[in-house]
Amino acid sequence: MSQILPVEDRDLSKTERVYGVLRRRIRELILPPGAPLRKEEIALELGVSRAPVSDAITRLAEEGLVDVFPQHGSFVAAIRSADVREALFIRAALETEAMRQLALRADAKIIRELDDNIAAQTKALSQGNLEQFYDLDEALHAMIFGAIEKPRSLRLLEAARAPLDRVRRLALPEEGRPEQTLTEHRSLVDAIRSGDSEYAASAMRAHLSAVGRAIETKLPDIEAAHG
Amino acid sequence: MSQILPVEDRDLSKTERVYGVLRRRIRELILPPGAPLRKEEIALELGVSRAPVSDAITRLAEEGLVDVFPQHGSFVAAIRSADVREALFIRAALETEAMRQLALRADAKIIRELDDNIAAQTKALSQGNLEQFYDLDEALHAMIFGAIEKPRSLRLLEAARAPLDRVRRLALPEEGRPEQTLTEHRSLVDAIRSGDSEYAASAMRAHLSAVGRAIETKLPDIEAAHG
DNA sequence: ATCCTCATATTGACATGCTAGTATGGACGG
DNA sequence: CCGTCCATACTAGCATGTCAATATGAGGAT
Repeated sequence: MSQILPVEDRDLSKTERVYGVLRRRIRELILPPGAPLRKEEIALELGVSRAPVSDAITRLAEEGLVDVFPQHGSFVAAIRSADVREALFIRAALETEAMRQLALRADAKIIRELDDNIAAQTKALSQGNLEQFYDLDEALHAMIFGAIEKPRSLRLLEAARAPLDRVRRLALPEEGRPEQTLTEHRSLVDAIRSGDSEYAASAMRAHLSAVGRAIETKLPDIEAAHG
Repeated sequence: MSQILPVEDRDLSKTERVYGVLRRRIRELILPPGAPLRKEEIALELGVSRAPVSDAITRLAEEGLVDVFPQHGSFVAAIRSADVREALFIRAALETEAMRQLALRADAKIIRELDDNIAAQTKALSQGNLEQFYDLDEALHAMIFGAIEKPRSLRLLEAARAPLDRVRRLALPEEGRPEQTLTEHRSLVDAIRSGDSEYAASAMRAHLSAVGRAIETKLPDIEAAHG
């Protein structure tokens, strides 16, 4: 078969490729909550056998993005309030602790990269490019974990972000929320620069509390929409 | 084949059964760091095919307990300082945040269960039953996540504990460390009882800092032992 | 109309065969 | 004696076949 693949996917295993494709579709709601995942169909579409599709779905199930009912079917997980809140809990736990460590060891190089990211966020937002803004948002948070060399934690963070992304995409952002987010991001970098770990941790806590409040306003609608 | 299985494993999938067996052997160092995991052999021993063994090993690899070298073999992961420190980082992040929440909502029933656990720890330690003491230790930490209803976080915690367990088992406990641990556990429960979330978080931070110091004294030996 | 019964279709879990990539050790050249 | 090359053995990843469990819907009984 040996189909042509995008360069970035060249040396990925088929399982990882399938995982990436499905995960993106779920996060972006192309596959909405409740949608059935037919292995045979997915395998055919992506040009692989059922085995890597099963492996990918197992992994998504472990992350909570897919519900598997043995001998019945696999479905995109519903957006449950409890799951969303726990995802935010995990984010808060990991990211405040990360800030605590980063503030104590941030060097000039890292600070510069963070500042560059903030500049790019500012530009993206002024141009009204929300998709790029959110990508930079994710990159900023990832840079924090890169700086303190906690790759496994970064992976857990990414898993925790997925449920939150789905909520964000289900409702339009509140008026002025992206601007407020940018302000909070600036505060995060300033807090890292200060070298005060308590202050850095509280800046992240404040940021995620704001994220939590924004999400809580959306949850009732979502719950109502599909039980 | 239909072999007789322990009751507790009755309704588990074969993958989960294999996962549990391998995980326990790795944590308890029955399978030491570097040991090869021969799928065929394991499959034969446990009376299953290679498929569930492969799935179980994939899962262990995601937790960092196994290193997989494609087309070469799968081996019990070496105990790397960076991994151990990150595991403790994750524990600190999740458990301090959990304490923060639990202090705000702990009711009498939960407090009673925690007190019962402490009593059992005291008894186990006075009898010199260290294995039971460590089981109760793990149960205490698990109860915290049960109380705040964060099942996914509990799972992450359990994954984070495994590398730390391996370190603990590789070296005898320092003189008096178990007694000190019990004292810290008492402080944790007292902190929860106080209802002060900052105090509760700092009690957990203090406990895990002590765990960290105990582990750091052992790491050099371990590093030296097997690169 | 409502509740069973049961044939059917569909699925996940598992078994097993195949392919291609990698380390290893021995033969060979220096 | 030492380094290089290559045949070999072994592996993970993948493909595919099988099976048992479940939902579904038609048909019959109450």
